[in-house]
Amino acid sequence: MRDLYLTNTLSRTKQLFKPVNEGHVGMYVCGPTVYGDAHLGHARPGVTYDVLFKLLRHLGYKVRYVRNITDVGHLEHDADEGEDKIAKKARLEQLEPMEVVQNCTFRYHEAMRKLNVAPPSIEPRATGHIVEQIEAVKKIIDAGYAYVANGSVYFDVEKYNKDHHYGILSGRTLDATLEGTRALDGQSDKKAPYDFALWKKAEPQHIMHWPSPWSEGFPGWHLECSVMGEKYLGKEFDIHGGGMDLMFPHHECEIAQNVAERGTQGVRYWVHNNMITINGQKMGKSLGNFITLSELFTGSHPKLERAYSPMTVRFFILQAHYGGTLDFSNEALQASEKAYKRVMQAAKDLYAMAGRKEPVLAYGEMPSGIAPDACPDGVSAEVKAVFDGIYEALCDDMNTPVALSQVFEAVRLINSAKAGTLKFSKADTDTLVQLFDDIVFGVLGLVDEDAAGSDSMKVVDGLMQMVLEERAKAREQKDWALSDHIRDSLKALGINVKDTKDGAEWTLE
RNA sequence: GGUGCUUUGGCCGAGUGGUUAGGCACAGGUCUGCAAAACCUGGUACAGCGGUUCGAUUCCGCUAGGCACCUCCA
Repeated sequence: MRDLYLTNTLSRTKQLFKPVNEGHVGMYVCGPTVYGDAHLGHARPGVTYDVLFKLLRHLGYKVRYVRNITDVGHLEHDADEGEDKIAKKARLEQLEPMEVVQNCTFRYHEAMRKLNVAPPSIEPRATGHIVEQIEAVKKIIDAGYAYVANGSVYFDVEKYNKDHHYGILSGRTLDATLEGTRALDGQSDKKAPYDFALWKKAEPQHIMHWPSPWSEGFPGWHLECSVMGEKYLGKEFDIHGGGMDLMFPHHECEIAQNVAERGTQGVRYWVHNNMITINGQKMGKSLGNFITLSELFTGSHPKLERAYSPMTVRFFILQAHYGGTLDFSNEALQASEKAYKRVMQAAKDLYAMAGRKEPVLAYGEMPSGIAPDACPDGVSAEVKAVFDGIYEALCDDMNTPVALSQVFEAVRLINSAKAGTLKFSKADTDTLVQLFDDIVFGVLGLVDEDAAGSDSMKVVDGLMQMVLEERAKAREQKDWALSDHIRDSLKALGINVKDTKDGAEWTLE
């Protein structure tokens, strides 16, 4: 099995990945809080951890991937005065909170599906784990790291910090945390401003609440991830992912809860994806500068010059390393779109050379190939360089941009072979096909949006054959007027015709 | 204010102590009825100022700009 290196936020360095249980990986990723439409920002972790999930499987691990849905406990502002995001949305729209949750979850899934982000193994919801959360709170109280105040339960950060290091993940000290914490408004039940809620007593007007030993109330936001991670992946699991903005306080609190409740930090490797920016600024719901995924796919947003397809968006995300910010612009998206189409065209040509059809994977279906430890024998130096380069890049902290640069090298080779300036051996073709199967369509999760898989596309395909045959006849008779008329008419419909030495080809714009 | 990150050619975006990232855009050439595509060729980018070094875009320091987290956010 190939070695995989990941940047662990705990150490801020790239580390060799070694799972707790050989051959198995447990991965937990913070999913969305379902109170609004999924936006471009959500696509980043979606795609990033989808690639990690697929890469781990391709390397030969059996992976259990848990990505939660937060449907309660996530407050606006801070824990004392804020309103639950979902409850607020429900109040504003006069809906049952679960209607908001259902609707937003459905739309989130739809967006992820379009991006070919595979569903996780388990997608637990906070409201489905109230019992477990209450048990966890009891254990933390028993361990002496939480206190009850006026029906609510708070985590005693100062006490915890005496025995452990609160700030181990985000790299801060409690003093530094204190300095940055807002002054109390005098209303709080908390002993210290940095204490966070494990259980909150519900105000009378609060519409989401459950019985507990302390009050009729609801769980604190940070608790769900600790509890669901432990329930489905065990006391100690391999990878925890999420957005950089969740590192503090959310993930820091998770670690503290884990230590207090089960005596272990619980997570071996913390992986954080960076933010998507717009004009250099973070794209976020609270900043109101976000573009939803459905707006992106339909082009209905003032910042969008036009629509961008899901695969364009996926490609755009893959062209940057997950650890860096990625700036949105129409120009960048358009560059990604052209680059993506170029790869897909080369793929078509490659599979044609191999006498095969492109793989059309059903949604969520994984490539079955397991990464070989070495490049197959008998291939040319160029193909070997591409093969090795791609695996090296992906195993080096999921360096998708470098992997893609190698894919473009493959594209160049394929085009050269098609143009006749380069000869592929059978081993070359087979190895490239394997790379496209396993990596381009597999791990990187690209899908050919123009693939002739559907019935209607088959009809179009047949029609186009007919039209192009007629045009070929016209060209034989040097009837350029008719030939160009057909091409121009098709162009107006969004169909590009190219004349190659092997006859005409067509692509959808 | 605290902490951390960042500044790469027209744009996006990798990476490295001395050798081509890649994509998009652009220019020239080949091919083609034309077009498109493809192929070939082209641009000495690494914020500024110092330091370390035989040699720095890459290490160190300072200056300037930008960003993130410290309150909810993927």
